[in-house]
Amino acid sequence: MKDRRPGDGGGGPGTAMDEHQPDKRTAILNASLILFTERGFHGTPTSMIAREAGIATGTLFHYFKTKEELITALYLSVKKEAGAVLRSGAGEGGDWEERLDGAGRAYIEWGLENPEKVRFMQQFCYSPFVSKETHEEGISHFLFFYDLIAEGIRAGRIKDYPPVLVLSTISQGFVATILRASAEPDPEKQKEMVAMSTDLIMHGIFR
Amino acid sequence: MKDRRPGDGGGGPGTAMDEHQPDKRTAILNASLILFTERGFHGTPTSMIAREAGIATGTLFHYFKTKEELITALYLSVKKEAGAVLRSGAGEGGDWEERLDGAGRAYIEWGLENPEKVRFMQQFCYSPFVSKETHEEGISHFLFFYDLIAEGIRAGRIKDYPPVLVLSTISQGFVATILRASAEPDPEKQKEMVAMSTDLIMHGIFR
Amino acid sequence: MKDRRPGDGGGGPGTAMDEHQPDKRTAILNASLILFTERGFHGTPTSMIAREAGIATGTLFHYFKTKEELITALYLSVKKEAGAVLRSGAGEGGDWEERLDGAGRAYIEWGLENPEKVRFMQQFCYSPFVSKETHEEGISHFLFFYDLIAEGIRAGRIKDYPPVLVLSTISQGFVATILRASAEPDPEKQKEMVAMSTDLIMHGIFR
Amino acid sequence: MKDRRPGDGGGGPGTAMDEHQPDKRTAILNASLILFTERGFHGTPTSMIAREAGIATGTLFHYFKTKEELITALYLSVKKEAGAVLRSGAGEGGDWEERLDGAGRAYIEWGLENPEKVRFMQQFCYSPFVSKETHEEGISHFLFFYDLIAEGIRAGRIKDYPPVLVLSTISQGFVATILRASAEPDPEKQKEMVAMSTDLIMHGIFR
DNA sequence: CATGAATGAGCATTCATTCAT
DNA sequence: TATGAATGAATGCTCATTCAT
Repeated sequence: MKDRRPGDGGGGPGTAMDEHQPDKRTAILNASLILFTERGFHGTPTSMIAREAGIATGTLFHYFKTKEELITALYLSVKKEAGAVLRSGAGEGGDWEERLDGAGRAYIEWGLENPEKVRFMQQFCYSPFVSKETHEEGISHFLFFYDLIAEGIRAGRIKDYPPVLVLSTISQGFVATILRASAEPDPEKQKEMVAMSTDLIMHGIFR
Repeated sequence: MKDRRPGDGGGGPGTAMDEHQPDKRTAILNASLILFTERGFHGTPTSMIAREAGIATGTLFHYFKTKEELITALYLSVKKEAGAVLRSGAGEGGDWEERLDGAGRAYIEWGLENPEKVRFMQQFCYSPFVSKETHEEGISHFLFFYDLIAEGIRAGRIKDYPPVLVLSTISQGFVATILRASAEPDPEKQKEMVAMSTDLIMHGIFR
Repeated sequence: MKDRRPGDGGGGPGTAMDEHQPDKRTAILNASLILFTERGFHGTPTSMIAREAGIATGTLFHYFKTKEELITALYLSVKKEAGAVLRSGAGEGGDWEERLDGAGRAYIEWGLENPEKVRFMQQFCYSPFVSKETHEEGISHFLFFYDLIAEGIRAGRIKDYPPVLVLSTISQGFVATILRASAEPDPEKQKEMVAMSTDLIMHGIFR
Repeated sequence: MKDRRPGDGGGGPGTAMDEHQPDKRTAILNASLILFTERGFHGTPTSMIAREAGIATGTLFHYFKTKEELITALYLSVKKEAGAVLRSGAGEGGDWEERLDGAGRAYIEWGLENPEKVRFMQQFCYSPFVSKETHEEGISHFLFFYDLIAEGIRAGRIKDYPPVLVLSTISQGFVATILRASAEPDPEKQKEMVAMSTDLIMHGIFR
């Protein structure tokens, strides 16, 4: 990936310049994320993305050669972030059960803070605007979670079904949970909803 | 609703040819269903829908005043069909557990035969191309299933969580199952996948 | 002229049937008159004319082979009517001055009762939708008035300018008068306006 | 920039001809003026305007958001120009009679040089494609002439009729004169026609 | 790098006209 | 005759993309 970040001249992520528009590339991705989920890919003109990102129409094409390239980059960046959240939530040590739990919690927490990202993944994971290869590259960030489940199966705690199946069941459940819960304004009720949903999902996979 | 069905004169010119395209309205809906899921709403020109449906561009607009009206009608028709499947699968008599099971089986069976319809619902249930009111009208066809779950909860067999939550968890699970399984060509393996997934989903909701 | 009048079976203009829709041909012409002046020729769909005339879309084309033929027929019918009014207003005998005066009065009276017709002539007399030949045929109904003016010139009462010029000046003036006066709701004031305008036109603005 | 100037079949690329199309906005207005009068508003495709103006279809919509906005702008620009001609023809000093005369002459001269503009005003002054507010804004450029007439009335030289009425009679007469005279190829005869018509209008047809 | 005017293919929708009933 | 569904060319307008500045 061409990670050109103009104006990010080595001053670390805390430079003063960053406040309003860390850099244009990110501004474009942020604007796209929201607009694509709200209006669909074809429903969002590049000119609208540019306006929202605070740049000129032509500038967008300095960062992404085509609109398709933009969605690909966006998809990968979101998937990568989601994978990173999962991994960091799992932590380093500990047994698989703790790590699975940590990963799940971290994922949901992140999802509640970034519902647009979850919705984006959900909306575009079956979409034709994202190529097969991009999908696969996106999934690669989740392989680690796959291994965790396999370990649970080996340990005899998770049902002995194909790990992909288990993983996709969990993941779909989490996504649904996040989307439902993020619509709930009351934080208390939200917590409750998450707890109940998690129970419904996870209880299913354990023997 | 004005159920104008031109050329469907009640067995008059009932050639064999007629079977495939009972009337143009249906042909348009069928073509749209596939094209919308494959290419998105804005990604599908009305001209393409018309061509696929075997009619002239202008004709489409005799049946649906706008493209938006078309997607609304399509959404409702699919949701209605899905609801009807669920209800007929549940049957008339029997206890709630049998009915729940019947409904679930029927739904999955229908879904495997009509994966485009399931994918369509999945893709457009959060989409902005379908208005709030349309969503609600669509959901109305599923209220019956909601009642079944409530009964299970009262009977003490299903966890005492808000029925909406349980319902949406099950439904999301079913959708995921259908989409995954319909990609499996071997019917034996497909059956197996469905059985396993159903277990993962349903085991979660029972105490 | 093809004066086909279906349903006008010789009962004269007073048949009971006539009340609502004397005959379809007339209904079409009436509807067109208003719609064309209100929305222009290209701005008025034939379907709209048909609806307004209370007939089916296809029916219109039984009476007028094309939309162009319709406007031609309409133009001629209005011009003919206007010419007839002028002629009958002039009466049979009397000197040219009385006849000129009578014609003018009749014309304005008719114009105030049928402002759409006047506006229609005004709007389409320079328009490309009406062919040269049609224009000329339309003008032919006014030749009589032309002769009246020539007589006045010969009599030494009207300035010795080319009669066409005099005629067109008067006629433009009348049209403007009618259009302005027909916007005046108060009949008294309307009469006054007409009197003043007529004076300005016929006599000149200087004392 | 691709300086394509179709129809620039004169000298090389650096000729004095360039002056004719200072900018695209003006080119669009010029093309519209002619096409609208020749073919009507709805009868003129935007694509045709663009072609005639030597620009791409899309470009037109950079300058005028919609076709309606284009006609509004055109109407106002023509009315403004006509008003300016009148005012400059009246000059600064002199009595009202001289000024009235000067204005009339200037107006007719301008009209004979720009008959399309006169025809355009004539054609669209009653048209529904120009909104009420636009009409009023257009008229505002003529208020000055209104005052001149009022002065003439006060001076006891012009008949004591409502100035609006007098103004509209004169103005309609001038328009008719211009349109008739501009069809006359022989400049001598043209002058004569104008003189005669002006006399008819300003003084009246009776001796 | 950044800009935004210019481009022209593409799209939703309209509408004159036809024709089977 | 009368009907109105069907047709498909035409139209207003959009939008991804380019490029001179």
